[in-house]
Amino acid sequence: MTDLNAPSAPRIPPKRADAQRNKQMLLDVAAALFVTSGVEVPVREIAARAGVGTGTIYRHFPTRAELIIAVYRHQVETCAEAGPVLLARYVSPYAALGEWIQLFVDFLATKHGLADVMQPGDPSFDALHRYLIDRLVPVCMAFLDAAVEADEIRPDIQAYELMRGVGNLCIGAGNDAHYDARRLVALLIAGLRRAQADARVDPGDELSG
Amino acid sequence: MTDLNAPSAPRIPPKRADAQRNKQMLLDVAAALFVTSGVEVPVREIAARAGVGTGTIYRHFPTRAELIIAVYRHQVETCAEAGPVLLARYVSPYAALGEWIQLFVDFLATKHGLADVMQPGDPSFDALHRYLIDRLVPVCMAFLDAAVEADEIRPDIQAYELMRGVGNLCIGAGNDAHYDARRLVALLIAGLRRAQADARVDPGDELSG
DNA sequence: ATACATTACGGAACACTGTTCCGTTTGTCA
DNA sequence: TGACAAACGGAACAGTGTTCCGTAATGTAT
Repeated sequence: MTDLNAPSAPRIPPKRADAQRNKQMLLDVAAALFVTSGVEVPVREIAARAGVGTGTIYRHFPTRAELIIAVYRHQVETCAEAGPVLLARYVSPYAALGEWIQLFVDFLATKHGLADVMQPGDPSFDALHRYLIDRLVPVCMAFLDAAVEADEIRPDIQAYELMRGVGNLCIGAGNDAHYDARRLVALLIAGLRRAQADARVDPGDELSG
Repeated sequence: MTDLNAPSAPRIPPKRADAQRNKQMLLDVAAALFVTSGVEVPVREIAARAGVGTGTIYRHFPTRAELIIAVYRHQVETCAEAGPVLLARYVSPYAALGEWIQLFVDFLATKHGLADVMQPGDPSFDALHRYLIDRLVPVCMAFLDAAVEADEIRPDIQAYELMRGVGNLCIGAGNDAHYDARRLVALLIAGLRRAQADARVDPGDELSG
């Protein structure tokens, strides 16, 4: 035990004291501002509240997305780790999936604007999108596989697609008293059930007259 | 019949010829650019391609949202008018709703970035959000009321909420080959069905051990 | 046809983003 | 204490949407 740092990470320089202090300060200030002003709060404002220059923020977090990841990493990990636990606890994988998705929605919907930037396309936020997808899609896939195996849900839905859909439904939650992301996500999950008629029906069977 | 213009609108000045020409040119250029570059294409680029200055574009369309509305108004009207027709044609209001929602999704998902901007909150795009909501929510409500009346769907979903949910699911469609907005919307609509178990189940009934 | 008032135009300028760059300051270690 | 690498601050850059105003085009009255 000669190395008190990470056992295997190639972290050569232990960093300067002021740098560590500033990084932690930025994380704390960003977390607070994300709550009050959303994740789209200007970088300048985070820097100002932390009492540092804009250069400092970009030295520690090369892009806004990486700051967001750092702030929420712990909660995302918690959510991901809850997956196997829930799956083991329930008889019904479908019920377990519903429970887990609720955890995810509770996380996303309370982070103003986080869902908005969780989409691919914007190169600046690709790191954030990839992190969330890479971490959570495998967890979701375990639920889906088990539920399909148990013949509880239709087999034609991909974990990635479902996570993107749930993420999209969380966009704007909190800005709009008449929009309840949780209820819509519950609807989406309900639509997964097997033996559920498709929304689109052949008009030949249904037309009147 | 002394007035060849709009019969009741208070349109006092018939406008100058160059102004009319520029307005039409801007609509055409914007429609083309929205297809190739999405509705988030810079205002400067629309102006440049139309051969006008940025001032001109803002004189005709005080905000980007109003230009977008003008470009798509005809398609939105068509979609809205299709509602009552479909509702009358089908025996099942639920089947009619599914058909109509598909029309809406086909419209939204093929307009790069339009769904992204259909949310409330951004004051610059509030006009666009309100236009779509005001025009389409009443149509949707007719479907829902009829389907509830026919006991086909659960009664606890609002037309506004459903439209927002469908709109959200269309965000990013087209940027991502692995994301199919139509399939997810179909899932959401399937979740509307009555007698459908809620996604969330009381753990007391389901826990193993 | 010409003069002229009005309407509309063009693009520079403003305010606000995220991000980069570099001269200056600070912490660490000999 | 001195030297030097590490880290800092904030000006500067690039790209948005939007506003402003001097200039040009247009329609009309003469």
